[in-house]
Amino acid sequence: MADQLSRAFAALADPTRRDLVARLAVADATVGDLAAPYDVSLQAVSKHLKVLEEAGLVSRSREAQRRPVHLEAEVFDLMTKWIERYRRQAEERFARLDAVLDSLSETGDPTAEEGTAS
Amino acid sequence: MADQLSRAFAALADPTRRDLVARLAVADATVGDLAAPYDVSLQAVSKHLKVLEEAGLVSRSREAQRRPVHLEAEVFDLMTKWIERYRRQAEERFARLDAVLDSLSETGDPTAEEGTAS
DNA sequence: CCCTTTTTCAACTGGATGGTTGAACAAAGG
DNA sequence: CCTTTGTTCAACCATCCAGTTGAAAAAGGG
Repeated sequence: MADQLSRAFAALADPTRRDLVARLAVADATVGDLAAPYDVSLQAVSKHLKVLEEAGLVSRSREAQRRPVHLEAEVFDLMTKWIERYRRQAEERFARLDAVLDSLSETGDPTAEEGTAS
Repeated sequence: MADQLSRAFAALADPTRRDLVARLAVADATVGDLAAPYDVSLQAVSKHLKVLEEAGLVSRSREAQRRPVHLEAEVFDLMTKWIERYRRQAEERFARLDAVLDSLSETGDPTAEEGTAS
């Protein structure tokens, strides 16, 4: 799973990680702070943050012993752009309501151009 | 992984499934059509479509022996709304941070000249 | 220097996932 | 009927992933 988009989607597929993102949107926080509300070990949360970091969704700095976690907006943009592109395409096709289904079984024509099928 | 958002993000974490979505945005297609370009088995593609279907991203109808696959826009909306909510929140916070950095005087010490005030 | 706090690393475990092959089911069509 | 076409089911395998516990590293503070 090399590419960033795959890592980002996979990172947000976990409810705990989405919750971490939601809380980081409010304020930066340390690993300990973030782990407190959950009933899993601190190490587990540290792993979740590593996944988010490798996806480029968060970054970490250093401040004494602490490692404050900060949300990075850029990759979120990547994701919405990807999703919106195809959602829009699908909706436009839905709006046209052309006779795509007719062309599927015969003539092998990949691009049906029936305009006024109704 | 019960909830829809988790299933949707997980579904799009796979490059093959994202490619399927991209192609389905152009036109509905059958499993066989969709499987053709890849060098994996048709059963593997069928499994991918099942994942997309259980995430609510596609639906399938019946047409003779074929099962045309159709993209559903609704869950894509759910995803973008989730992402955009926190991205916006994070960006607003970032904008406020800039404002704070402009007026550096803060927290007790009025002669705050620590740091590289370049 | 030890000691404390905060975080990460290492090794292990159970369960999900993506892939395979082979058989079965569903719906025409000879 | 039996065959052909399109799709799914079942069983299996390798790998990945989220969780655990225990030890170690990093950075200050007494």
